[in-house]
Amino acid sequence: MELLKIYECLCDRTRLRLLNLLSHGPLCVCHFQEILGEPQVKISKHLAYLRARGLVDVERQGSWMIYELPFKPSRELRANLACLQDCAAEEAVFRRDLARLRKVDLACAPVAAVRRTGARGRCC
Amino acid sequence: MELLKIYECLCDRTRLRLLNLLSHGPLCVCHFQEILGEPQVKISKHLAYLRARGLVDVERQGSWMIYELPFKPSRELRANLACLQDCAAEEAVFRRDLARLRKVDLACAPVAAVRRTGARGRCC
DNA sequence: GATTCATATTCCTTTGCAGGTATATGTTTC
DNA sequence: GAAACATATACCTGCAAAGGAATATGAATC
Repeated sequence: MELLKIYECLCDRTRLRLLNLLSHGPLCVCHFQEILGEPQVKISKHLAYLRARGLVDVERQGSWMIYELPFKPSRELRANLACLQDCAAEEAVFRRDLARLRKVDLACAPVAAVRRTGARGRCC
Repeated sequence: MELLKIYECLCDRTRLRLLNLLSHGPLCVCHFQEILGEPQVKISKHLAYLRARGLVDVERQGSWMIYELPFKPSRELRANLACLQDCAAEEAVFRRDLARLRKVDLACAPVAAVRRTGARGRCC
């Protein structure tokens, strides 16, 4: 994966927040909405942007779309995501997002479980 | 330093090349021109961009402007520059630039020496 | 099968560069 | 101090991409 493409994905605040969250596991769109507090279109378009460039994968689960980091990320991507995670720990926005992530994970069935069991219901 | 600002600086190929070179020591503008083979305006404007955001420092030495990485980079900047250097080693453009850098360093008096001794003359 | 839910896509407007040309500024040299 | 050199700035054009509103798609539910 070309290095420049990675940085192009990282140079937007919303996308940084999305990737920061995804570093902790797969998530569906409504979770992102809930956590970021941003309109659905915005989230959806940035996820499409990331997807088009191979930074995230998607899998449909019923009517939910579950996004996650690639299973086998390239060396460059891995290095940069590690770097991001390291640096994000120092900035309030990202820490707040992670705090909200924990709450959501308690409220909703974690995506991983949904996948395994196929359990559904309303999301957020 | 805000993480997003760093990535905004990294999301352009020319700036990546400049920073890659600067990771190996200070350089003046004409060296960048020589190595990148890009017009002076382009180089100069990208250096100004980086400077305005604190990614590089400048020092005038006679009629030359010597650019270098900040003496005390922030934690985030340090991490990302390390990551860049690591990843850049895998991509041809960056390796070619470094090869040319070595030649320029032999041909011109290295910038560091110029600074110490004040030795001058024509540059490139 | 109509409705609701979850998400994506289209269309539009605005904005931030990127790149080029021309010109300005500051420095050295003769 | 005029000319040559090194670099920066102003101005213009084009384009990608961000954000919002409206709409489309596709799945689940009743």
